[in-house]
Amino acid sequence: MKDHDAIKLFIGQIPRNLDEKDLKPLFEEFGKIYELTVLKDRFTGMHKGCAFLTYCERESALKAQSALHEQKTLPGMNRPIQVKPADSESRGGKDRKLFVGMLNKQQSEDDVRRLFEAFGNIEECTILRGPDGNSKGCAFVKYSSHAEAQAAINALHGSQTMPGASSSLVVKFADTDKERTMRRMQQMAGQMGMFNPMAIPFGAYGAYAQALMQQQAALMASVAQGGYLNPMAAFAAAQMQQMAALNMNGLAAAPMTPTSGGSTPPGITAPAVPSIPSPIGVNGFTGLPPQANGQPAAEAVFANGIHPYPAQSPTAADPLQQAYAGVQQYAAAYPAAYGQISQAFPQPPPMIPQQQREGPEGCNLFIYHLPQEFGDAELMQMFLPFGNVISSKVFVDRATNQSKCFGFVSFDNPASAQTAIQAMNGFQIGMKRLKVQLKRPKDANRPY
DNA sequence: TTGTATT
Repeated sequence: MKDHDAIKLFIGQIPRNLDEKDLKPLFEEFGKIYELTVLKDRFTGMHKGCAFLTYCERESALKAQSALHEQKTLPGMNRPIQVKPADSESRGGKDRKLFVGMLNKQQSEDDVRRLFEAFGNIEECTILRGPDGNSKGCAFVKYSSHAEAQAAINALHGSQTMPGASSSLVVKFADTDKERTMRRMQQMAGQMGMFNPMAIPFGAYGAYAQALMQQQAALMASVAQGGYLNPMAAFAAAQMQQMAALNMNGLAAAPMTPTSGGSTPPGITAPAVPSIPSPIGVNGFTGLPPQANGQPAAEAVFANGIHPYPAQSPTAADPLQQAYAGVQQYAAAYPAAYGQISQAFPQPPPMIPQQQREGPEGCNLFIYHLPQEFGDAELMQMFLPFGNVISSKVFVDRATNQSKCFGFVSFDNPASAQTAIQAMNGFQIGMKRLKVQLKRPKDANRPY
């Protein structure tokens, strides 16, 4: 039915309103199709905008790729169609590609080949080198078959210690890109101590976390001044701001410069308590439980049934103490923001897998000049105070996994989007100012 | 510098 060496193609940039039967004619002209599958979300069945295509003949795939890849743009798309071997094809080598570690940095490709050639046919052998051309002491070796690779592992792993290496030779199957990404994410999560505020100032991402706190604080205070936040949250905001202003030495850092495009920057010196407390929180939650007049949010910790630390007076003279109190309030504010204040114990917010991409017209924001470290989660975090974020997406370079420093946030209503623009457009982070605007609407004059 | 998505 199909060639033994047929190639499965990945098709990208497909309009979401096209299904298999719409696509078939387009691809059939290059040969008989063996299988064509539009990718759909496993739970929602939503069209993912891409597909897999296998022709009966290998030659057809090659023809389709050269004729179509990047060659034409399907209606409604901004970028040209993608037609290339699926990851599964190129990764087919995964089970025969080895990572070799703990080599001597003097060893060349030829040296490594000599070491590995006894176990099979080597298709590829590469020493990993730094920018200066020096060996990193490791290599990739790809055999023709899995069995050969396995034989090499059995014979060589741990078998000897190269001069100058700190431990014995490492020979293992190479990670896939996915495994590498996962590992990196896990490392990051570990370093940041996810949702552990005390870890923030000391982690590798301290500077970023601090910027995030500054934003949150400024936002909350700014919104509170508009009367949309309850006094408790406003107070927490002021605390957070004080805390964010502390650098790691506990010294007061330079004043931050929150700006909200065009409108008055929130000048926050004292707790910004709105004159008319509103029962409506920014996320539509009704805020913390009723509190006695302006008691610090540390009370919320008690309301949550947990009070791991003695309550700190927010007026404590020691700035570190204030920071500490601020942290508690920060921590306390979060369950509230997720509407879980009534729970006896705090629970992680139920993270519903993101599937929704776009909101209605006028609800989608384009954000540029994001910090390099921002991912989807941080982007969402940043815009959560303005409403229901139904989706956040930071664009990432697929080859390097680096953020492209822009992304999208979608709200479920246009008012939230406008509020977010007002507050966040021009917001300074480090040397950059965010650009926050409505996403350019998809080509209005769609052909039909 | 405008939704990149890999069964």
